[in-house]
Amino acid sequence: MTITQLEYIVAVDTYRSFVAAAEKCFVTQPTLSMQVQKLEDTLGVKLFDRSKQPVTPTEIGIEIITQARILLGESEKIKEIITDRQKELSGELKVGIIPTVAPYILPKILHGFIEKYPQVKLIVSEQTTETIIQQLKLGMIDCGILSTPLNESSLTELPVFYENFVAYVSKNSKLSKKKTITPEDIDMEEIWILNEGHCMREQVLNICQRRKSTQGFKHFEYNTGSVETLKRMVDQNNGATILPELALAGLNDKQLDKVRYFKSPEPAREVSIVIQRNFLKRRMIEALKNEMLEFLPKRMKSKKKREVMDI
Amino acid sequence: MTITQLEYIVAVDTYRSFVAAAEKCFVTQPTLSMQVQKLEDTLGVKLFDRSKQPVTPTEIGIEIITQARILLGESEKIKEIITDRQKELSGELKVGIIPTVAPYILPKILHGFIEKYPQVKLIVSEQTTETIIQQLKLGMIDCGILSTPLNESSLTELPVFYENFVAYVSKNSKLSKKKTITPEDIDMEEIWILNEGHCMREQVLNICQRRKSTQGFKHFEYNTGSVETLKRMVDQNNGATILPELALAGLNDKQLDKVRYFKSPEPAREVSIVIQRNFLKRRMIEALKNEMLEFLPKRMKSKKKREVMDI
DNA sequence: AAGTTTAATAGAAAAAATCAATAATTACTA
DNA sequence: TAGTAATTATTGATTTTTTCTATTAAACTT
Repeated sequence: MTITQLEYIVAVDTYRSFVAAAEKCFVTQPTLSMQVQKLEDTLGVKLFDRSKQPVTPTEIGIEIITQARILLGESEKIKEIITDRQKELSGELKVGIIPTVAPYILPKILHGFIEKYPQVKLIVSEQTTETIIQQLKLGMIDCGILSTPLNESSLTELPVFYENFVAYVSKNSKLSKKKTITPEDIDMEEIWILNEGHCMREQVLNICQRRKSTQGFKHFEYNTGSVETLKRMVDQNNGATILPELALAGLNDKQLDKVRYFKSPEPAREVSIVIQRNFLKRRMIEALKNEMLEFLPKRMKSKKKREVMDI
Repeated sequence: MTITQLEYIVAVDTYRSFVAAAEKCFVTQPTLSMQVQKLEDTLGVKLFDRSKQPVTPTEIGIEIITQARILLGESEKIKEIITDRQKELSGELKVGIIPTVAPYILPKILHGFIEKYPQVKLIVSEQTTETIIQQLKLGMIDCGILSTPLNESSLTELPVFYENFVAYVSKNSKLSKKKTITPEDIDMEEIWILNEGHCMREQVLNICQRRKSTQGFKHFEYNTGSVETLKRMVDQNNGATILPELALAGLNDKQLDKVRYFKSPEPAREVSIVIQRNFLKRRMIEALKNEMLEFLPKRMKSKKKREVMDI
């Protein structure tokens, strides 16, 4: 007994004709006839009296067709569950994301996401942590992707991944001599750092424990909002900087030589999707989170063996 | 989406293991895995999270599996309809049948009937019309097969077929000269007739309009209860008799030469299944009737162009 | 009684389900 | 943390099932 066979007998009952029923089912008449016969065989009863025109269901046929209609109704409900779900997955999703995360994760998942959920319109804006929090509270965006913990009681954090910090050092730097480093090895004098307003600036300062430069003074200051710029400063000048590990993707061999990992427990940041406590668009945000997780390597999904930096 | 696929996902949900589920469904694990995947493809959603052990249904998977269980329940009900019906088709069916019908119809359908309904025990007894009516009223038998109409208000008649009477005449008889005959042609003197108590005797007398023999007298009387004996009397002696047409089946060519049909409207008898007004065992009796109809030629199912004889 | 409509049947082709063998993951354990 | 065991996915061959076209058989209509 198959659902198709039940559809066929319901059609025959409805149209009282094998030819008409076959047409409505988009199959040929022999196909439908054989399937009806097969069902009659498996059930062991005649469902239709074909001896006169129009064909009529037998007494037991009426009972079974009635039940078949019920079953087909239940099968429709399964499809409804899917379409209902898809409705929840349509509309706009406004996302605020911090600039130190955005370039390393969004481009990777954007294509897959819009492919998977064509009914969702993603509206992404790069903002600082502070702005994102404000907009979340005002309901101007649906979720934020940023570094946590925030200690904001009105917001809920859904941790997505843990990303280690690494040092990126020029050949001239003392750090270059070591295989693995500790925060104590860092000379604040030579470190390129993001400008104010970026939470990652605070995290990096935390790593370095806000130590004063041991000797001399910084000969110049350069303020940037972009991690990529920090990297280029090291590449084209001297000194060192701290990068999130996802920024290493796409480095060439020469650049990878400049990477120095911290000794365990490595300093790291927690990246979360942050939402209002009474949040809507659960499904869409869930989908976004899953899409991110799918792209990330497994090791980044656990807090273990790291020291998560405060903001 | 097939019922089998739904069975598979319910099994996986129940056992939380593809291997165990496959075993319970009596298929191999790859078979089950592929069908689950196919269902996931057609629905366009992941139903199970296989990334950890034991496998767990996804959020939407839970909804769909719940609905699948409902659907499978409805599919069980279809089978129940059949088994319920079969219960109604089991037990004893006591049938009373008149001797002038019994030998020509019962042997033909008996084999097919017990084949088709192995749970039914048919208990048949040959009786005269009078006895059958009595036993029906007393509930000692479930139905009677006899010639109608009876004019018994407490009984219901379900006409099954109409059987013409034909003349069976020896070479010596005047009737033998004619191709078709009329009742007026019959000479009561030479007619062999059933003895008292058989309704067919009355019907044959009605055909002959109880005419007195025109001349001479009967030199001997022979009383029999069997139509077959009447036939042999004609074969081995002289004279003529009246037979029901089903008695012609199995005659050889020489015997068929002795058959003379009446001019239209041919005299006929109505044979019915007779039951009590508030009758039980509907299904079994219905089945018996259908079995009889299946064996009978189409022309015997209609009253047309006949004159139904009273009893 | 001839022509039309309708369902059944036969045979071939396409599609699908199943299995055995094996690969890839994930979990467990020393 | 490496190695083993258990579990699910994949592959390719085989069998089963479904579907189609062409035709036959039966019932209905005129």
